[in-house]
Amino acid sequence: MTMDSKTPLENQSASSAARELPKQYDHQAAQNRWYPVWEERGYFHAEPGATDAHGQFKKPFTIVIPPPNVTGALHLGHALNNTLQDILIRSKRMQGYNVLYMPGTDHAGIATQAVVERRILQAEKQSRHELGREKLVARIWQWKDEYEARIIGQLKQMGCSCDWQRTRFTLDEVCARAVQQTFFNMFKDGYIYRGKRLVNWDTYLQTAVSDDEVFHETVQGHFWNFKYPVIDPQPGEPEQVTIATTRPETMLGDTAVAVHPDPARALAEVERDLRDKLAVAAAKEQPALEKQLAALLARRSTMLPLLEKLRDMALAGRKLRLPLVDREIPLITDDWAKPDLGTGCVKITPAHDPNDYEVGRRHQLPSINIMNPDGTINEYGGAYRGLTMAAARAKVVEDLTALGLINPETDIEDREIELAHSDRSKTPIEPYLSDQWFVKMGDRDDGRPGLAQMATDAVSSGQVQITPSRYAKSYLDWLGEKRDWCIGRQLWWGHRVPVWRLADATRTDKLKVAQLVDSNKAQMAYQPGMSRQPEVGEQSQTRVEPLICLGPGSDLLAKELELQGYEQDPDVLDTWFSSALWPHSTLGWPGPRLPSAPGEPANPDWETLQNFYPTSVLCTSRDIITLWVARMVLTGLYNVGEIPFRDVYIHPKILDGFGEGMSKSKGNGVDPLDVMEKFGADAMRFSLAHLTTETQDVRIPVEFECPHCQARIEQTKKNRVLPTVACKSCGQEFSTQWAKTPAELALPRGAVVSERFELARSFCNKLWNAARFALMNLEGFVPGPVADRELAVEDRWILSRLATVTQQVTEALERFQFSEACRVLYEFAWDEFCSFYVEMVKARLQDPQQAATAQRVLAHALDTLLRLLHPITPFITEEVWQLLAEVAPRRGLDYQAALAGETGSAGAELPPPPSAESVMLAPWPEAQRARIDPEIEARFGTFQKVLAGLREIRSRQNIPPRTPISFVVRCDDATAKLLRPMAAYFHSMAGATATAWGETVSVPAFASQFTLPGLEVSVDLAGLIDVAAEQAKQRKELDKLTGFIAAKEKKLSQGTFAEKAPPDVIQKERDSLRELVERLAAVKAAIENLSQLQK
RNA sequence: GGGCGAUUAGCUCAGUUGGUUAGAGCGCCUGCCUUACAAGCAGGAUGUCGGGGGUUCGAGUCCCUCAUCGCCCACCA
Repeated sequence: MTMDSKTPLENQSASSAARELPKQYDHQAAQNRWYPVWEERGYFHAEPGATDAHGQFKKPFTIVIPPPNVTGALHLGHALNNTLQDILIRSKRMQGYNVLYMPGTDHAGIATQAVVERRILQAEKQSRHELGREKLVARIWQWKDEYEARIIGQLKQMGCSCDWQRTRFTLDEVCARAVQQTFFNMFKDGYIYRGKRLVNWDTYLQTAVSDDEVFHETVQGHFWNFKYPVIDPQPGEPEQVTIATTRPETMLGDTAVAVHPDPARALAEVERDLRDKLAVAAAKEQPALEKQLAALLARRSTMLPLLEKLRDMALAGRKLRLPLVDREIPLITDDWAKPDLGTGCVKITPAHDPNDYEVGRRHQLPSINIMNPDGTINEYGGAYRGLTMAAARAKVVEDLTALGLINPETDIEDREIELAHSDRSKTPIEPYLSDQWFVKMGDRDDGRPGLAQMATDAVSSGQVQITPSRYAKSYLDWLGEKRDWCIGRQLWWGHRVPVWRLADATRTDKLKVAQLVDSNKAQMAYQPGMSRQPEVGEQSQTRVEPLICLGPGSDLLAKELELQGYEQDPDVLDTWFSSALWPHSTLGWPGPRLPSAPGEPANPDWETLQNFYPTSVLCTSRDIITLWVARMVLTGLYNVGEIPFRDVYIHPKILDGFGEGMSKSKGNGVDPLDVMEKFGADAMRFSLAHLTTETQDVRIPVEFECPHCQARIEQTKKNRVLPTVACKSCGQEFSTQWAKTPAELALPRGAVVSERFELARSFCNKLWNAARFALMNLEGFVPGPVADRELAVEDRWILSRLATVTQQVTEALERFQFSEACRVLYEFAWDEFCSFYVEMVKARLQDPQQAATAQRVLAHALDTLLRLLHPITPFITEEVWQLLAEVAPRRGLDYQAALAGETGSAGAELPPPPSAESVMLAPWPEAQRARIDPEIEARFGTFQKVLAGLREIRSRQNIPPRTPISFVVRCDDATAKLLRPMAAYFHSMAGATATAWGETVSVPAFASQFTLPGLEVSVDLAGLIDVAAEQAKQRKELDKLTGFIAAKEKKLSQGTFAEKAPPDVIQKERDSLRELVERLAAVKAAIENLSQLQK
């Protein structure tokens, strides 16, 4: 059982392995070495129905990746997202679950199409219309292939243990099948309908964009007041009505002017609100409110009679003449017209304003769409046809001026306007009425639950648990509105709407098609189409478009329809429609297996879905709770009949030093590859997890790193958007992501980095060196049981701590407390394992009598630590695990055999026996609660405090590290008995020798002292003492103690503390007061002693 | 306008159910290349816990209020 029992050859290989290890952890080498091994050995792959070594069915644990957009490469936000997922995945894999981490990417319809279109336009001066649908889509597929490869490469660098064989893409054939099936089912069930909707029209991309893809920008605009003539005004009635608008050109589409039905009441309400506010307003807000109130009252006196008159005219059915297009439009009453705003009268343009659209519906007004998809005025704009909206605006104002209906001097006010812009093209949005596809979210007429309700119930019943719980509110609030989901997009990149209709709407040969549908019910569904209000230029009778929806695998039917004059709807689906299916579409819903072409990825089947669905945890960022999470719940329930995941974990967002979210367009984005190259994947993962707390977003101040001299240049809002930056330190220039010109591009690129990752890099290095120490000292390791009586104090202590730490880390991960898990591991590894255990075990490792036990405990502790850390830092733990396996391949294995026949504490329980071929597959440590020993931990705590006191004296007294010192400890016999065995450690760790222990020790004449509860330590400093330094320290101690005692005495004697506080708290205070008083006495004695010395 | 969150050391952040004298890393100061580790070791300095009220024997922690910052949702003829 000594080193000698090993063969010389084994000894040599082990020692040389350890000796070759560099002093610094080489993250690049470890990453390159282990990821391919893991992947080749199939560790990432999951099969349904897998069993463990005992033939037991392994419980599934599934996470689907939130598919990153193929728009671009991953940034640090993704890195955080995927790191947390991989931590959960790896820990569950070690816990014996059948783990599936499902990877893939999202086609991100509009975002990707916009990027590629812009590229092509810039590089080749070709628009999408010149290129054509097929060619553009082919180009986007190329782009997708390129970026998908980049993204997957990044995920692999990060160490994500995804099942790459199952990689999906939201637009691939498996997902397409799920999309088409879902659409078909919803269509058949009446959830999908076609309707009119006012959309945010991007005239540049010529598509509707969702509200989320719109941003508002304040621009300098105007407020135009102009007049519409009244037709046949009665005596006493005004001849003109003045309306106000910020968008004059839309008047071409006006179909009414509205006035409030009861302006007096409306004004009174506004007044009341204002007065209520005034009553509770802070002093400094009062003047502004009073001014508002005065304006309101003034307004009432001048305008109320007019508004009431107009209201009466509206009720009498008076009409107005819309200038320029010469159309009669009604004057109506509607709440929407606020008497306190503008002129109190509002023009109604249902086709170009969301609120007006609602007014139009209430009053059955026609909607006149005056715009072409490209943003020019259409045929309903009369003489303005062909002009852009902007040009039309100028012309309309000019013409109205000519007619005397607007006075440019007095009727135009400057005004700041929040103008909606498309996030994709950066051009202004035009509200635009168009035909769109919708999913009905609300309750159904037939009594079946609505989709929104199903998703609401899943969360409010607790079936789906959202962490942190506060985010359940935004989920429920949003679903509570039950707003129908507009799923159509006028794009080319995406899943095409599987609906066909007659190219010639006047044909009425639906009978024949009805027969076709009838005989193919499984794959065809028919809707007579929506009846709707006629548009201007249409006959007034309801127009009906028959709509035929085809399910998956119905190519022949599609051909048949096309032969009969039907054509497929040109729209594609909102990208979220396919993302919404992600948890079940990727697992093979709807099944069964499709015949796939050779070389195609195999299509998963029912078994996969049944085994891995519902998934376990959905881990994502808060901004897509509604867009994505809610919709996954909804489609999961609708399609599969089961929730898609049990837990939703919402993680923080990554911000830069200014508290702004990171993005490419701001220039503050950090590429995970840069971070990993510099700090390593493990350090990045540990850092991100360490920063992941429950309430706080992750702020990462960003710096450039000069490629010439490695200096860090702080990133400012200014320099982060420059193509080149000059280094402050060496003066040389480097390029950034904005570099465009050849000259700029020729400069070396400055990486964007952050010092935030240094903590974790140091940690990895520390761990690495602790491992080096262990490997060097495990030569001759012989596996075997350890007897309790052979365990040294530090062994018992580290085993006790290890049990607690194991428990804490396991629980923290269970509760998604990533920061807590990291903190516990960091402190344990560094402050306990390295700083104390390793230091203390050194001597025993050199002693042939004690080495075997010391080695076994050391190997066990390191082994357990590696397994606990593996989910967070997979590479370094694998690297060390493998090296450890060379030196101690069977560490722990024999313990089980030893344990089997033992009871009680005769043999130490050093579990478990993880001689797995990879730490990835090693079992997760189980907390050995029986090892938790409060007595040994308390004793150790005292030891640590005495040691710290000795070290402090050495430092304060400027005693060189090599100069030995000696000390005496005054304490009771029990304490002496506990501390005396630690004597050797005071010697090795502080260079201090204890000469006496007990109640009656005599204090050396020249002594530096410190006290602890129940302890007084005196260091003999004969010939060394710096009395002044010592006095200063003791006085400081005196002050501290005096103040503290005074506070405690006050607390105990004054007030009602002694009456009302619980007895145990009072007792604790009394005890601590007594100790403090004792210590104060000792400090006073020490000061007295010192002043004697000075004389 | 509605909702959510934050404000703790120079910087970035911890601080479980209220209970001694509020912590970490970085940075700073002092001394060390001590045979695992200078990406290290030993020691040190640094706080009116955003302001103001309240509840309580006791508040960084609970309540109210104000201020500042950030995010989400809605709206702005």
